[in-house]
Amino acid sequence: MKTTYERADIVPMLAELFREFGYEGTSLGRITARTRLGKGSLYHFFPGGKEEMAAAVLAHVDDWFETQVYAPLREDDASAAITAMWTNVETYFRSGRRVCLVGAFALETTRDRFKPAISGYFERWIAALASALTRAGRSPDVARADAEEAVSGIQGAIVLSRALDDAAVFTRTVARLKERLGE
Amino acid sequence: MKTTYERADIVPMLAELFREFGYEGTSLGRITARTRLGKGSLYHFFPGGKEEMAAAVLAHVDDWFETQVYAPLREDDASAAITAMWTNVETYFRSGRRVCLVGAFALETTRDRFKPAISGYFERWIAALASALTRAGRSPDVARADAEEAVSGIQGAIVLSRALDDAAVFTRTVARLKERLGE
DNA sequence: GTCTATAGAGTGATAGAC
DNA sequence: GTCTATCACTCTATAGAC
Repeated sequence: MKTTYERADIVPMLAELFREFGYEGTSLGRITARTRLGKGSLYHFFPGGKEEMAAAVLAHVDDWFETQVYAPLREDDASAAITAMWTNVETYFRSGRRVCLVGAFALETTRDRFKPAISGYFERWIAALASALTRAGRSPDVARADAEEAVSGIQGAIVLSRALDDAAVFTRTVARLKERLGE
Repeated sequence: MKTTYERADIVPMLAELFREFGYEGTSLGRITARTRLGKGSLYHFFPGGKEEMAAAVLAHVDDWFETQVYAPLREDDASAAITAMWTNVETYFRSGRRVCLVGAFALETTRDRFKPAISGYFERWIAALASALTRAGRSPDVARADAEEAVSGIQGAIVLSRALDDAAVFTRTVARLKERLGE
């Protein structure tokens, strides 16, 4: 069994916490309870405290999407990358049962604190998807509009399926968006 | 100048606070500062404390949508009511600069506390819009799917326009949704 | 006197920083 | 673990309308 940790081991646990409770709702008490790490260890890894933890989590999420979604959309075969994106979205957000951390932060006051990370995540998603759609034959303008619609639609599907506590809403909405992009 | 207040005077101020800071982020300290009311007054009007304040705010929001949006959608001329809905949505959410309180609560942990109010708000919105779309000539199934898409799309537009800090994203998305419903 | 609205000191618990 | 600040909340006291 592992006895020492590094930042990389802690960040995924922090990510799940911030997703569940938001920035304000994630207390150090909850963090120590979930990670079973003392406050000393936490401040050793994140001298900037809670804000640095959230920043690390945002960077971690961004990195995952960058490698798993954005880079393929920009570089790989367009239609294969788009198909892979929809598969990733369905599993990553667990059919809407898992909140989008970046979207949730965007609705909180903490948006202002993390503005570049939040806007960058969505801007690069839209740009990467628009790139794939352009390569698939759309005009740049149409590609950009369709990409924005898809990314926006995913966020709406998460909110609504959580509000209605119904994963089918997410799956149905994503299927509709996917079909519209793939026509 | 008015020196005494009643619940109805306070609820709109509370609504703006919960919208800005979420449930967890809205502290009594912030409430007393913003409302300029002592804790005594607050607990006089809301003996159940913060939870009762949030419940009152949700009821107030629900009431506004019920009279301004849902009832017309169910009872008035279908296409006029749909047009009015889009106008209301654009102004109420201030082109995406104002968060949807119910959507924000749906993403927080507090969703579980207010589940009936949150799901009811969206369920009745979708049902009312589906009713208008059915009267406008769609089949019930198509009307329901289109209504769900519109309501979900509005939530996504709010998240994305806040994330990108760009009201144009909201206006553009809503225009697209509107066009799709009105075809 | 009674009722309603007010203020705010004071409670234990817990927050985040270190 | 220790620190101070702040949390949600309780309680006592009081002002003014009737």
